[in-house]
Amino acid sequence: MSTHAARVAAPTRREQILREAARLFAERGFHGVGVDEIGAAVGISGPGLYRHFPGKDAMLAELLVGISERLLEGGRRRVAEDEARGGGSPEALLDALIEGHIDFALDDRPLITLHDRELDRLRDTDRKRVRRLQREYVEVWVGVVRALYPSLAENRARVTVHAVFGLLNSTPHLARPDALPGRAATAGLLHRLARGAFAAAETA
Amino acid sequence: MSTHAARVAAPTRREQILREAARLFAERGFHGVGVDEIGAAVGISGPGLYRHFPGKDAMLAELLVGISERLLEGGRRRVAEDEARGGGSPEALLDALIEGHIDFALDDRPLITLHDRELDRLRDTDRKRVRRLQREYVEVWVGVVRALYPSLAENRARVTVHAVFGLLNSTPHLARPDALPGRAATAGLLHRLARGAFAAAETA
DNA sequence: CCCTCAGGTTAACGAGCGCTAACGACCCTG
DNA sequence: CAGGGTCGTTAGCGCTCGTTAACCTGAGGG
Repeated sequence: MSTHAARVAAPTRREQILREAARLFAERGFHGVGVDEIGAAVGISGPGLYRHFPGKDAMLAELLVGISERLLEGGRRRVAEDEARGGGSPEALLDALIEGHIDFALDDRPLITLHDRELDRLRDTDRKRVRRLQREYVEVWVGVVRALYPSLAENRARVTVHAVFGLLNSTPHLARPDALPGRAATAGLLHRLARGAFAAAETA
Repeated sequence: MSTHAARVAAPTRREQILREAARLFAERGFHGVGVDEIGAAVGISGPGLYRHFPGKDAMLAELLVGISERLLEGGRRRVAEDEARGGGSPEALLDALIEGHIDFALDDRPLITLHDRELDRLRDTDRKRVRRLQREYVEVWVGVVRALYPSLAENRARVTVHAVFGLLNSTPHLARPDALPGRAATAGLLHRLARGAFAAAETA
């Protein structure tokens, strides 16, 4: 019942648990991983996890809410930065959004995988919260895309943004991640693919 | 033990079960659906399913192997048809591949969802088989793409094909499928997006 | 008319798993 | 050097869920 919990210094154990849980959930699915496995992955075993989380669901919830918030926050930050620069370069802004999303997809593969795979394992309240965050993130993109391509209708822009997310999030699904041509090259390729898709969306 | 099983007339019950199981698995995940629910969805209840399938795993396996085989077969058929026509139009061939895949993504959403979401719930032998079919399907696309864009290196072509699959398979993940601008328009839009991505991949 | 067999039914078992209970060791502070 | 808070441990409960067992029914066929 101790209020004012989260002090300052990062509870290393919590983060360690979250990281391992994300990896395991992404590999074998939320229901396919037992709490004993998660515990074993961080050196403690079984119910010791309950000193840090109220339950298994809470770990997944924190992961999904966290990634959704970080994605949305990053998108909004880039839009704000563009506006601070005068806001006249939708091209550069779209590039910044793409780059940020690619960083996420390449550096936090497990989270990206969980993000659109295990969403409905959440309790209603958490699921709605994550969905709302995701929707707002999409709307940030839709706004930027329509600023760059004003002739693109809104619902088509939304479908396009969804499709580009699918494109950018495709690398975690790759069977052998080592078959990629290097991080920078992969990022550059994905970036060009995304821009190509957006450009093709305009030519109605 | 009755050999020469699958006669001619479709075993309606089996197909009915498979269809409902696909829908439920896609909605709530393989582990999130109980056999009682599947049975209830087809009017029988619980263990009556075991008159048609040796187990729950077998349903998923049949679904995933089936879709993988149909995708690969469709791709190979289109390549063969192109070769029969003289084989000089990689553009038209790529368009045919894209169109076939879009048909799948739009008409068999549950299967497409399962296809890259519940793969690792299969037993080793089934999973390897599905993975091999998926790999061969990718290679069909890679061959066509490289025929159209010879300057595109093989590993980059493979990443691009994967990314385009992610793009084309994005619609089932859409929260509200009714927000789509109509089937034909959606198919056309996705087609253009895919072509735009491929075109962007070439300009190394 | 019986026999078979496909296709159901309900009851129940057994394993897995999330979670709680009860307890212990360490560290810090007064 | 007590005493409490943190962070573990192991034992075990209770429930879910896939699967099996045993039984039933109705439709052909000889």
